[in-house]
Amino acid sequence: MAEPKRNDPAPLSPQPIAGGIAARALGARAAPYLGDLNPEQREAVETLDGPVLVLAGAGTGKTRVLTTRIAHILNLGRAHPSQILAVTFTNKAAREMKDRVGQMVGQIVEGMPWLGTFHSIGVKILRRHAELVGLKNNFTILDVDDQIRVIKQILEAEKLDEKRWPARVLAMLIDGWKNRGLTPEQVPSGEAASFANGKGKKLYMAYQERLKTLNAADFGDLLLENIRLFRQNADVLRSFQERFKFILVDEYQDTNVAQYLWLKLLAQTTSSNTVLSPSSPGRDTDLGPARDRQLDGPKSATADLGVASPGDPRLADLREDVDARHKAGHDESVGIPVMRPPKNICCVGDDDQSIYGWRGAEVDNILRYEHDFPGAKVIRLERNYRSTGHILAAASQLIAHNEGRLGKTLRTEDELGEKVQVTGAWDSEEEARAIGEEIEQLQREARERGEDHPLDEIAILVRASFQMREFEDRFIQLGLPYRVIGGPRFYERAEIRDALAYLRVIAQPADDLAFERIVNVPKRGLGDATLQMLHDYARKKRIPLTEAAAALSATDEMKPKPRLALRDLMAAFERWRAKKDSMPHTELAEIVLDESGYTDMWQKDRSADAAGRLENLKELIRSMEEFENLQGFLEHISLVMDREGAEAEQAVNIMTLHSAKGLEFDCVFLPGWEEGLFPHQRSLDESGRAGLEEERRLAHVGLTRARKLAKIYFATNRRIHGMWTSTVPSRFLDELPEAHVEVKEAAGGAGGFGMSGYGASRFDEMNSFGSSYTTPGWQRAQARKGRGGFHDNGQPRYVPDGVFDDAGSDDDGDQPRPEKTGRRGAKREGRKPMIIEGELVAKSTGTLSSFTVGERVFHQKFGNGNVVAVDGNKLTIAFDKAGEKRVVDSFIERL
DNA sequence: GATGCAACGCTTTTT
DNA sequence: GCGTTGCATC
Repeated sequence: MAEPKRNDPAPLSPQPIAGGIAARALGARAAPYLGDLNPEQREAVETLDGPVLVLAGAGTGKTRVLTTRIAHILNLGRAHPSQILAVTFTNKAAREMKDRVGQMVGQIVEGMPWLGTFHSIGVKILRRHAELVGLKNNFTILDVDDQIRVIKQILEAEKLDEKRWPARVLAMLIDGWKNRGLTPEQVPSGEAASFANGKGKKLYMAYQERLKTLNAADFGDLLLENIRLFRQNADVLRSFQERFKFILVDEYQDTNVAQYLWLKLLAQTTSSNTVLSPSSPGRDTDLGPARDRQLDGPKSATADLGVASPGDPRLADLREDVDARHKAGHDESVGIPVMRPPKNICCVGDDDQSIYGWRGAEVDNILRYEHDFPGAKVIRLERNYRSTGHILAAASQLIAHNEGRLGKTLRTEDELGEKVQVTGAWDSEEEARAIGEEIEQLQREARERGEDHPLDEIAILVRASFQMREFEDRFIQLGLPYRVIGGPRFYERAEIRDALAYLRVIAQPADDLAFERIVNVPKRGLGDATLQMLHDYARKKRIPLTEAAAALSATDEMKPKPRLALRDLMAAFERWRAKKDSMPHTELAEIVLDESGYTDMWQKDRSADAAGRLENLKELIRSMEEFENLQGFLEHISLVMDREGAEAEQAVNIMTLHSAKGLEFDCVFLPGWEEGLFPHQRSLDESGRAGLEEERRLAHVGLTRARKLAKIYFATNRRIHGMWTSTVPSRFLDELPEAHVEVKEAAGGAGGFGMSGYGASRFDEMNSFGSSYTTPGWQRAQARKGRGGFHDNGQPRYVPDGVFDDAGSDDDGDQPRPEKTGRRGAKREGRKPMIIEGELVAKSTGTLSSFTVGERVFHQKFGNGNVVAVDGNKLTIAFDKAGEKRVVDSFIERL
């Protein structure tokens, strides 16, 4: 595999090491790098043998431990660079690690071929042994678009109604299974039954077969096929186990089950003769039904059949499979009993920063580490070097509300600094305006000190990307430079994918998906009819589409027009392919884009973004220069493609909380702390308490990004799905410790504090203490809130009255925009009994409603009606006057 | 095969 | 309220 040549900066202080790192004898001079570490960090670096879990809280020097540990291993000569497996999740993290290790030990990192993302290492291993899992070593890696396209074809072949059984739903299911390390045979039947009347499993199987004929793997396969490879080929597994003397894992809390299994397999200790002989591939348990793991007893022997509980996808039998073999390896060894010490695996992570449960990450992996890797040493890093006291205290106490955590107490020796500020705004626009003003204020203050405020040190962290727009608008008005981080990724852009598809077809004529993508881009008059014909022909003859195209365009089976178009296209591809090896690949790319009419297409396009797209294409070609050939470039691209050229100019950073993980800023703004948005309603609905806890971790991540200033905002009104909706301050606000929080506009601050439970949020009551809030918006917000019109039941829901947005509310919500000055009488209604947190969560997790269809019911706002349909706890009701609406059952009374 | 209109849905995102 | 997507029409 062509290892992409990245422009890794040269080590800062290149110290040539004579004879390589290994030459440094064991117990070489006391390493200077150890001196910079605190005792816990040092322990984490120096505990080289056996399994280690480093619980590294936010800002405690996690990356430093990881990189120093690698340097230490190399320095002691305990392993060659090529014997260290170091995995990260993102390419960025991998690159950073490479750079930092490089700085510590010199160019030697060039020789660390196994430092990379789970996926890039997975590909590397898979390419070496592709034939063992039914692929050729030049297999293509499918992106999400390709994946959906393949699944659509499968569904079509099965004659399933795409309307009822959408391809993306199946894609999500399959992804989920792959995340959990499940091959088609291993999918619990109960679970697969939920799609297409029980065809789920069969479709998954068909999909996998199709991938094999396409010589392709999707992202999930990169790991899953590795696991299969290891399970079925003991010799291969053993060779890797022996190769990797040390395993290091970054962000362990984000690993999914597949990644866990992969690590566990590699971290098994091998003895010279294990039970894993090639003749007996460990199929013994592969077909077993999934078993629920009991909460405390992971190995409940009872073979309760059926569905693995969704909350706990780690399947006991898979685990036992591994464990059993591990044990067998010892038991069955002949001669001298081989009792090797456990593998040197070191996982670093923070359970309090696990925010990717929704894409398959298993917090459980980190919570159960000591069980999974017996004898593991757990080291806690609790000294925070990032945030000042108040911020850290606020973040710590917030996260303390979570139950499912290992528990850490972050400490700082830093000063208390500024309290965390909480500010209420009337609506999201005012929120943006207030933040804009604060930033300008920071700039002014800096100027008074005779400095420029580094805007790079300011970040606005939002829960959902739609929140960004408001800030962008505002900052454009103010002329405040900003950058949005994590927008649509470069490689996801249509023009980039199209261009890549051309190159893929050149490099690999059998790449049907790429061919399909561009066969009629730009328009060549080759539409669905032609494509269908090609498909039929290709399937009949079992050949790739390009071959089918070549064959068909030479006969007169096709109408003359498409025939000629197709013939031209095929000829062009032949021409390009012929040039492939005789000219630089960048030049070839230019020719291809030119001759295919692709650049032309965008040049003729007069839409606003056409120019940007052409620019992107140029950027693409520029980025190809880093690679030696087309092959190497495509390999890289299928795994990465970072957006290049982050501008050097100072600018405020706008991003989601998710993409802020791992970053830090002097000053962090956290807008949108409202029930429904943060914590996000959908998270609560879909994952209940676990969802709430993940949201809380997200809040914790947000706060701990700040070094010196953390400012939280909430708006009383927000536009959701185009409708103005009144909102309730986030329960997380109430969970913040008073002593470390300052309610910015409140006079004297503390007057109203002390109420707990967000039923009577202290933030609701703020205006009843004769406050002297300065912001008009704050006053308006409070007045408005008390009015009770928008949200008279006080339920912590997004939309009033439990109505789902599609039903439309007869509230003032349909005003184009809440009138800012014209408020109406502020008669404060006492809040109705509150739903406590636990109940809310329980209520929204789809418990079946006790109401039945046809029942006569009453709703506070809509009056009497009949239940038309029941969907979990959501009822569709035909109201006598108000018409049909969808409502949560807790708002309904029996008559 | 291109164009226009209705229907849907709408958190977070890496590889 | 907006953008995408699928289907029907010309």
